[in-house]
Formats: sequence, structure tokens, C-alpha cells
Amino acid sequence: MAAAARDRAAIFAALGDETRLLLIAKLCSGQPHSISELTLDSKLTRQAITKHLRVLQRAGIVHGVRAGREKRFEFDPEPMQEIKQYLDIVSEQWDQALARLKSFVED
Amino acid sequence: MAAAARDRAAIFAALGDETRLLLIAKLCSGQPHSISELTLDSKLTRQAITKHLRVLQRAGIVHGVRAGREKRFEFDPEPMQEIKQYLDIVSEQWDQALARLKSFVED
DNA sequence: GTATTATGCAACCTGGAGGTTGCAGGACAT
DNA sequence: ATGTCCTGCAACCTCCAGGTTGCATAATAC
Repeated sequence: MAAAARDRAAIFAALGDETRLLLIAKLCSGQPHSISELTLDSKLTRQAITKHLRVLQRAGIVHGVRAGREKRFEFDPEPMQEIKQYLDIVSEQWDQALARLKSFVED
Repeated sequence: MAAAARDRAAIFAALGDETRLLLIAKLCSGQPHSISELTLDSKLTRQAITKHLRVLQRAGIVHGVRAGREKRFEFDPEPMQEIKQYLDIVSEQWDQALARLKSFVED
């Protein structure tokens, strides 16, 4: 279950695009949105939005559900939790390093 | 101070590479490392590592300090804190959305 | 049945990310 | 003073991310 470095890098990479962050902002508010709806809020083509959604889906951040002739995408919180844990670990290591440095100086 | 979406995307993009995550892992443990030292742990060229360090530096995650003939890089925690806050906001929005859905169903 | 709407697929283009090699220059040891 | 070590710069290569256009197809509306 403990995601490998590759997986984390993939999640970060999926978040490393402004358009995709905007898509996440829309989808994490609860309501699923179809591709066409998401395209309306953007200056890009429907195909571009589709590709961005695929990137997010491959990272596990969203998933699509067929609903008749349209495909609704909804948010998936697990990957964000995963990298949040990772950021916590890094911060903790850094804080411990600072603490060691401080106690060394005070000796 | 409140980072724009572009800045966050840049930070995420900088973290979206396995090699750079490894560099961060080394540097967040406290001790600064020179480019040559960091190259030894990798299968890549010194130039490749240099480029990765520049990407991290442009995102504000590390900074380099000249020390004689070598340049030591050290970790910088602010950007990670920044995106951690962002992830908290997204999670909170999602939780609130779930809560609204739950209370709606229970009516 | 026909028109419209939502999506999928494929080809294509462009720029930049990631990587290498080669050379030049500053700093250190002896 | 000379050789060695660490770094910077520049040119180059390859490949894929991001974006577009055009056409095909399934589902809804009328």
C-alpha cells in the first residue's frame, strides 16, 4: 500500500499543471461534471480537456462514469492524502534535522 | 503571499520527477551536499543533476551556496508547506461536499 | 427519421524536458 | 607551477506533453 517513489512522482506530475489544478478545483466541490461542462470554463478545446482528465485519471485523482451519452468525472481523494503524508514525512525529517543542529550548537 | 495557481503548479511540477524526489530526500535530512556528492548517488551525469537542482531552485525548494570550489545545496521547506496548505483546502472542500450529500440523503 | 449533442479516435504540430558530450575556468593540493 | 577537482556554459539529441483539427459514432431531442 505504501506508494513507491514512482507513484508519488506521478501524482505530483499530474498536479503540476495549472489547467489540471482548475479541473480539480471544480471537481472537488462535490458535483460531477461532464467533459463538455468542464470545457465551457476553459479556453481550451474539448480534446485538450479530455487529455488532462485522462492524466488525472491515470494518477487516480479522478475517475469517469458513463451516463448516457455523456461521461461524468468525479474527484477521488486518496492520492492527495498519499502525497500529504509524504509531505508530512519530509517536513518531519527537516524539523528533526534542525533540532539536531540546535542541540549541537547549544553544547 | 498567498501563492497563485501558477506557483503551486510550478511547485508540483518540480516534485513530479523521481530523480528530484530522491534529491529532496537527501537534502531534507539536514546536511548540505555538493553537486558532485549528489551525482555519486545517481546513475545520471553531473550535468543532469545540475539541471534537476536548478528546477528545484527555481521552485524555491532548494538553494545553493558557494563554498570555495564547490556549491552546496540545502533544503528549503516553505514551498512544501505551501502546497500542504493547498492540499488541506482541497480535502476540506471534499469533506464538506460529502457532508452536504450525506445530510441531503438523510432528509 | 433526422438533426443535434457528447464523446472517442487518429494524425499532426510544436516546444520544452531530460539527458549527454565537450570544453573552459576557478579553486585547491603539492 | 602544475595537475586535479568542482563547476558552468553551450550545443546537440530524443522523446513526449500539450494542443489542435478532422472525422466517426453513440445517445438524445424533435
